[in-house]
Amino acid sequence: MYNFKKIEKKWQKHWDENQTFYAQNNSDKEKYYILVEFPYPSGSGLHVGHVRSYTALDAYARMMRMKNYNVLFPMGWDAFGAPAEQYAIKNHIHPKEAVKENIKTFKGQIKDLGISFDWSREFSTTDPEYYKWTQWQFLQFYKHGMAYKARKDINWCPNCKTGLSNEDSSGGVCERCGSKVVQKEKEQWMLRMSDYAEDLLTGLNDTKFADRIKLGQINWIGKSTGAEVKFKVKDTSELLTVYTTRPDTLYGVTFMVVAPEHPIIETLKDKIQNMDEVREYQKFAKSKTEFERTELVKEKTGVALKGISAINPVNGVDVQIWISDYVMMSYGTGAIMAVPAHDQRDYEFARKFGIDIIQVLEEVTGVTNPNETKKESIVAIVYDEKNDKYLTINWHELGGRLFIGGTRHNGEDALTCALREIAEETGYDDLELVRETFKINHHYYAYNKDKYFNIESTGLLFKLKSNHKLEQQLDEDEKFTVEWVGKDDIEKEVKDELHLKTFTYCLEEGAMEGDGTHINSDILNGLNKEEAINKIITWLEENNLGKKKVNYRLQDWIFSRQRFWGEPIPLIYCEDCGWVPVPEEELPVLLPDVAEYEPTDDGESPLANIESWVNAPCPRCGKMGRRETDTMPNWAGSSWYFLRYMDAHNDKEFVSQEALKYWGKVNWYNGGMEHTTRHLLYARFWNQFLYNIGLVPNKEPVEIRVSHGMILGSNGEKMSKSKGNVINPDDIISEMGADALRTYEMFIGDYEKDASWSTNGLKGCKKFLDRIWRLQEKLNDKDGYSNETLVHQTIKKVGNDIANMKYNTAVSSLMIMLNELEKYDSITRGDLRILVHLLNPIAPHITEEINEINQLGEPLYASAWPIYDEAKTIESTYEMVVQVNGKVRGKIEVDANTSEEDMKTYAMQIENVKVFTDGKEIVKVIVVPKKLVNIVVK
RNA sequence: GCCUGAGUGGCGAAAUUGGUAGACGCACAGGACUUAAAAUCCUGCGGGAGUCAAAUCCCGUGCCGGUUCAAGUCCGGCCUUAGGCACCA
Repeated sequence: MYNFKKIEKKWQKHWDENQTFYAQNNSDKEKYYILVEFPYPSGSGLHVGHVRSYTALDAYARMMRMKNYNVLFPMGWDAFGAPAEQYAIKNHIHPKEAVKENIKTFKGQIKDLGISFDWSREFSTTDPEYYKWTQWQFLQFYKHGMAYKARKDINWCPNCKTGLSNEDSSGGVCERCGSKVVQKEKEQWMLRMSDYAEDLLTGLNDTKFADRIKLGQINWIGKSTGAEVKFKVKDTSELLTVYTTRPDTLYGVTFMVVAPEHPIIETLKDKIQNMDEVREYQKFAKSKTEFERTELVKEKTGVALKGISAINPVNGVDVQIWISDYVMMSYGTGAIMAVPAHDQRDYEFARKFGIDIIQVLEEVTGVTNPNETKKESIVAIVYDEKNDKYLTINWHELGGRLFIGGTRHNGEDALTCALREIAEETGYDDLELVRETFKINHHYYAYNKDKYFNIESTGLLFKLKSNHKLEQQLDEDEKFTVEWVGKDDIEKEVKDELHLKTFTYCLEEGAMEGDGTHINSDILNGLNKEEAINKIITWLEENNLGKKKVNYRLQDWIFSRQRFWGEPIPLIYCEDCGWVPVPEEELPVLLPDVAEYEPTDDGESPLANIESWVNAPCPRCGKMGRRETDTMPNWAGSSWYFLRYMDAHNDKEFVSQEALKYWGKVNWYNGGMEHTTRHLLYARFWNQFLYNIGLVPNKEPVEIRVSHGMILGSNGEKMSKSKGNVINPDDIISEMGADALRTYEMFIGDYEKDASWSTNGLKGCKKFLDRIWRLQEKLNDKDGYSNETLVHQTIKKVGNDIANMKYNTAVSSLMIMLNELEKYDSITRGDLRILVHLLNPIAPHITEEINEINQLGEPLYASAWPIYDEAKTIESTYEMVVQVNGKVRGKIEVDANTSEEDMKTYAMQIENVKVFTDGKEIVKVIVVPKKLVNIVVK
């Protein structure tokens, strides 16, 4: 057993005193920037999850340094935010005191882990020296017209008197006090992030993010291509502009819907006859929380605007206008054209309020032929509720199982036709129509008539009311049996495409949202979706009735928080001059040193209560004004911290241009899954803005982004105090040592996946380190390697695995090497040196110690990473596998250089192989060099 | 509902991207050392058939089907599960 406590402390002190991991800002070496998300220093201390990602990147950083890169691997603190503020309110101390304490704890814990951060660059987002520059950058946004004030609804807890984020108000209830959250309109600072939607999308091409991370960004930006279409409001000069991705369905518009807040309601309030009802609905919509709007209320609601209507620009048809909260003011134009036949939401709305549904697109099935006969027809499905069976017709070998089908006679409507056919073919006549499906355009060949048909088929679903039957009226050639069949059998036995589709659509009511051929659409008839979209957009543009339009889900960034503990927004409101920026030389605008942070009743930030702070002279005219009392969101400080690390203590600039040029992009950025979308997007936006105004040299700040899985409790659940499954890294370090904890967390499993804590697994890793320690007893005084192949294989494997985040297999290959060395009576100095060198990035303390006490060479951190020779990783012999028809029938040890011919020969000689090949014809023999022989026999 | 992962022994997991499924570790069982325990070391360890013991054979990577000499890996269709987004027009 070795004294890990003493050893770990010794080396941590050594690294500190020698500034081993200090990164030079200019160096001849190639730079490499490794970044791990800085933590929020919470009161509960470091989590074993932090240990995982810090160790992983530490291993990478240590290896890269040994590969002679100038590595920047910094750490800092993201310390603004609600928990510190809550703590401060309760205990009447300044949050900065609590933050100071927590940082001290965190830093001590990280140092105990032996992570090779360059602590000389440490800062906290709450340091005035740092947030000075956050404020300065906000002013750049402001000065470039990228920041503006707007009225916005926020989640508001009337009890806590504070604005809440969506996360803090999930379920429509305040997370802290349980009160019902309401929507409250507030003036908020906004950043024009939506202007950057396209750049944020295309910029992804300059990154090497994993596809799933790119997809997260792409989905959040939510680009959609469609058209804006102008509808005239009848008998007024007003235009109602809608956004649609399906302008091809314009002929199917039967109503329009505007958001309850839509300005047209105010504009036309004198014309609207039911304003009382409208007002009531507006109130109702507003009272709903985010939660109710999305989770609870699936049933559509709405009110028709009586007295006004719009004119469909393509055909002049009058369409009614409704208001409903399923249309959002924040997306598109806040108004939609509703096409119930081809949009599920519009369909539900139309069904609920009895509005017309016009089909303008037909699904096409079957195979077309130039010589087709056209006709209209039906497919009727009769359901017997009592027995849960459907009425089918079994044509046996003539056509299999089908439903009742038939051709519509002259002028006959679909319903009459269906009832007639059902009666003729089966006799049933006591039926109730449930629904009609949209028409399907079906092409087929009829063998009995030797003709190609193109039919427009309507599906009808009936419920059987009673078993009452008439006499069947069958033609001579109708040789079938009538059978009642269950759903499962139908899905198996009905092969006809038209009948099967009709069945599906009859059971699942809804809009037809797919592609097909246009009908009832004048100039678009006969075209498919894509063709029709192009044609109608051209037509709209020619007639000045609309235009092609791209929309984004991404909205502007709400940049205000009604909180104390954040960066003050450096603006002063003057009655004469309006909003005036605080002069840059007066930054930072400091948070006041008071001890009371009670929020105000009207939703202002706690800062609004501190009169001595709020009142400030206007920088322009000198008249007394008021400071902006909102603070910045937590995301602000973390949107540019990676730049500050390059030049962390610069008091002249946010970062020097030299530092920015030298360090460039973050090469490797690691963080939590939960930050791969929003934080990354904010940081990219911020950086792109700085790039556009010439302050940073790269448009994209990060080259590769990776994210780690969580460490769960041993029960597989998220660690939490209430579940009692929290593992404290301090306890593990004092019981087993930092190296054991580090090794275990690297070995625990796939780095990107969640993993459950296992104390037994940890013990196994401790045992591994103990065995490495004991290996010293076998040391002889020879140099060189006992097993050169193994050494080269291991160097290759460990190096590749660390660079590819496959830490678990890196550890396992070191275990394999150890297992092998333990078999020998004695090992060389070279053996031990390589083993500890390769293990050093993961377990840095024990390996340095072994290296030092046996005088194996320079300290590992100062030694070049071992190099392998590909030729020497190859074994001189290998086990050749012999298969017969793909099954392993024998194995034989052969020389690595065995020719393909010899491989075949050896394969045939194996007794057990002969058993399976003798007396059979050998069809072919497949040889995979250096691997296997597969003999195919018949 | 949509998007993205994941599903392999008792457990955590590997598998050079189509070539011996289960490396490595844990747990467990048997043995050695010990007065004893811990620690340590050795052996075994997917299921079944077979045998004194072997050899050997069959089955096996969520389910069903397909491609291939060969499928955990590729294709089509499902099921389960985790996460993200969600009335986005």
